[in-house]
Amino acid sequence: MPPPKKPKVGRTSLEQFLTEDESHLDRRNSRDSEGNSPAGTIDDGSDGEVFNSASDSEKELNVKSSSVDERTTLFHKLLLKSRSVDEQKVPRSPDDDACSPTASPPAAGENVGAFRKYQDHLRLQLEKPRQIEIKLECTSPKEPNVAPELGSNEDYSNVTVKESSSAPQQRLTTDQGRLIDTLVASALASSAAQSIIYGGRSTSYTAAPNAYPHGQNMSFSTCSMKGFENEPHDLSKKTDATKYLGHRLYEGLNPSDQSRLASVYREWALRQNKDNAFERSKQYLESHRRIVGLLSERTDESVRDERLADKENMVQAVPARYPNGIYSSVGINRMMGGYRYDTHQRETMEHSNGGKLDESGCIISPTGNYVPVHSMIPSGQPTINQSPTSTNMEGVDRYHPALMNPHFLHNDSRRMKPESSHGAGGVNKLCQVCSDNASGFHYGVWSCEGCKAFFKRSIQGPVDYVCPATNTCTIDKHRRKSCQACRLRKCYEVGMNKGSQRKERKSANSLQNKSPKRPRSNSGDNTAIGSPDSTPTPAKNSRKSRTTLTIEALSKAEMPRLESYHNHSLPPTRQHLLASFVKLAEKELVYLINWAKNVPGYCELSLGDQVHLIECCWMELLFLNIVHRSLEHGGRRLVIAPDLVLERPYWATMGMSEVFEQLAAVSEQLVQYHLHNEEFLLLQATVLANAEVRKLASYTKLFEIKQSILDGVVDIAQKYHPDNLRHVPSLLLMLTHIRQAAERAVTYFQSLKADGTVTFCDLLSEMLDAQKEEKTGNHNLS
DNA sequence: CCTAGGTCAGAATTTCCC
DNA sequence: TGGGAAATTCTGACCTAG
Repeated sequence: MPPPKKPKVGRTSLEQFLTEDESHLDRRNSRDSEGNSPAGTIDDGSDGEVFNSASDSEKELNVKSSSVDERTTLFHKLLLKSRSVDEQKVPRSPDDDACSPTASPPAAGENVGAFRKYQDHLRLQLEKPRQIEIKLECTSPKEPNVAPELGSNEDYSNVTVKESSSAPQQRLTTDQGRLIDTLVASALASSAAQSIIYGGRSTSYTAAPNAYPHGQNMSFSTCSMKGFENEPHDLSKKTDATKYLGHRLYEGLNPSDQSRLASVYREWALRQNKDNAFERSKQYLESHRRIVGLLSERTDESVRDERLADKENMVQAVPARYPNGIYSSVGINRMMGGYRYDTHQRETMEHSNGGKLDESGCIISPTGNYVPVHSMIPSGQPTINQSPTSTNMEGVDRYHPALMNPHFLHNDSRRMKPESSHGAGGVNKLCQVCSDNASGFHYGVWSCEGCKAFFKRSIQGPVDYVCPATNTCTIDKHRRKSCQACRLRKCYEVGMNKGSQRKERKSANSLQNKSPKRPRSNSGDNTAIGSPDSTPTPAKNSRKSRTTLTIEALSKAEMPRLESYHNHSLPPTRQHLLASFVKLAEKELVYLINWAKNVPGYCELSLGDQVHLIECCWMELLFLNIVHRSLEHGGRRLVIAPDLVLERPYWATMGMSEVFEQLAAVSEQLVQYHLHNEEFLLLQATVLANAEVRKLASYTKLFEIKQSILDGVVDIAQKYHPDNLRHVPSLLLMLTHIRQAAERAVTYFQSLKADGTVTFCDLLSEMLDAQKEEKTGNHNLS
C-alpha cells in the first residue's frame, strides 16, 4: 500500500488545465466559426469511437466527440489528463463536495465547478483499471485476407484490444493502430540493426508487446534473432504476430525511408561492431559518429537551427538504459489509456509547448525514450499528406512527440509545475540545461528544479553514467531523462558547478550588465591594466582585444574537475588504478572535445581536421590538465582527480613511472615559472592548435589560430612577467615534455588494450586506434 | 528574498519467481 | 520464454534553513 498522499498545496494542475483549456476553447470556437480547421487533422467521423465497449456515458462522450462537439472533446481531454490525479490531492471547495458528479457536459461559459462535476462523472466511469493486450487475429502470414495491411490507410479491424477482466473486446481506432505501428516500427528498426550487426543477415523483427497491470503500459522489446522470412511463424502467438506486424510495417515504408532507416542503422552497426577494428572505426568517424558527433553538437545558436533541420531527416537510434545494450527497448506507457488524437489536442499541445511544435519529430515516451517517427510513417496515407522527409510540419502532427507527452496523456499533478509559481524571481528564464522553465539560479546557472536536483544527486555521490549512444544525446525538456550521462555533461557544459553560490550569481549579473560596454572601449580590458605599453596603437589594440576574447572564450569552456570515483577500499593494484584512470580519461575526453569547440576558430576548421587534431593531442591535453591540477603539490604527487591523488610509489604500480615522473617534473617547473591561469588556458589551446605540423585541409585557418594563440601567450606573458623575456619559450619548452609523456602513455595504453588488461570505451579505443594508424602511416591526410 | 540541500510520493526500471 | 509482482532506483515538486 502506498503511503497516504499529501494534499497538494496551491493552484492545482487541474486548475491550470482548466484555465488553459477554457482560453483554448475560446480560441477554438472563434476559429471554427470561420469554418477553418487545422491542417493535417483527421476526419473525426470515420472512426471516432475510442472503445466500443465503453460505458454509456463514455459512448455518449464519444458520439459527441465525433460530432465535433467542442466542449465534450475538451472534457474528454481533461479526463484523460487528470485521470490519475488522486482526488485527495485536489483541494476542493465545500461547494464542490456537496455536489454529485454530473453526467451531462456543461454549457460553454459555465464555471470551473461545472467542469469538475462532469469530469468527476467521467472519472468514475473510467476509473476501473484496464488491462489491455494486443491480439492479432491473423493465423498465417500467407493469408493476406486476414492479415492487417499495416502501413496502409486501413482501419484496424483485425487488430483488437481486449480487457483482461470481464469487459468485452474492444476495437482499436485507426489512430491507435497507427501509434502501435510506430512503436513496432521502432522496435523493428532496432531489430534490423541487430541483424546488420550480426553479419548482415536478412532482417528479423521481433517486438514483444507486454501488457502491464493497469492496462496503460505497453512496451516493445527486441529479443530474437529469428529471421522472419526464413522461419515459419504462428501468428496466433503474440510474439510472432507482432513480428509479422513489424515486418509488414517495414515493407510499408516507402523505399527512401527504408533506405534511410537502413543507412542509419548500418552506421550504428558499424559503431557497435567490435570485430572490424580500424576500417570500420574510420568509416564511422567519417560518417559523423562519436567524436564527430561530439564535435558536431554545437551549442552555438547560429548552428542550432541547422542541426535541427538535419534532425528532420534523421532516424535516431532509441537510447535506452537496458542491460542488453544494443537492444533498444521502447517503453510507451499509458498509450492505451484511452488516448485519442484530434484537432483540439493538437492545438493544446502546441499551446502548452509555447506555440511551437517540437522539431525533433520523435515520439517521446514518459520514460524519456524517443522513437523515430518521421521515417516510420507509412507513405500514402491520405491523412498525412506529405513525404516524411518534408520539413512541412503539417504531417508531423499525428505522431508528434507532443502527443506522447506524459504530461498530456497522464496528468501527474506533481509534474505540472505552475508557470507562475517559480518563474525565477518573476523573470521568465529557461533552464540552460533542458530549456524547461527555470526555477532559479542553481549551481551557477539558471536551471529548472529537475536539473537542479539531478545535478545535486550527481555531485553528491558516485555516479557512473554511461551514454548508451554517442554522447551526443539531445537534452531538452522531454528528453532530459533519456540519458543521464549526456544530461550531466550538459550540466557541466552550461557551467554548473558545486562551488557556485549566490555571490557568483551576483558577479555573473554584474558582468552581464557591464558586458555591453565592453566593446566600446579598451579601458575595461584587463590586459591593458599595468601593461608597459601605455600608448597602444590601433593594431595592438585589436590584438589585445582579440587576446581578451580568446581568454574569455577559453575561460568559459574551462573543463570541470571530474571525480574519478575510485574505490579506495580496493587494494591499489595496477589493474584497479588503471581502471579508474582510464574511466576518468574516458569522461574527460568527452569534455575535452566540447572544450575544443570553444577554442576560437577551431570550429571553422574542416571536420576532418578537427577530428585529426583531437586525435593527435587528446592525451597531451589530459596530461596538461593533470599537471595543472598538481601544481600545488610541486611535483611530489599527481592529482589525477580530486579524489585520486597519486603518490610517487603508485606511479610505478600503474606501470607509468616514467610518464608520471615527466609530468611531475613539468608541474614542478611550472610552479617555478609562476604559471598564471590565463597562461594555462592558452597553453591548452596551443597544444590543440599545434597538434599537427603537416598541412591539413584547413591549413591557413589553423595557421591563423596558432598565430592568434601565440600572440595571446606573448600578451599575457607581458602582462604577468614583463621582465622575463624567457618566460614564453620556457613555457613552450614544457609542452615538448608533455608531448613525449603523452606519446609514451599512448603506446602503453595501446599495449594495455591489446592484452586486454583494461577495458576501454569505444571512444577511447578509437582514439588509440587512430594514433596507432597514424604511427604506421596509414592515415591519409587529405 | 533567494538558493542549497533535504524529503518523499510517484514513476520508471530491474529483478525475481512461477 | 512470458508475465506478474516485488524490489530498487530515479525524478522532480515541495519544503526548510541559512
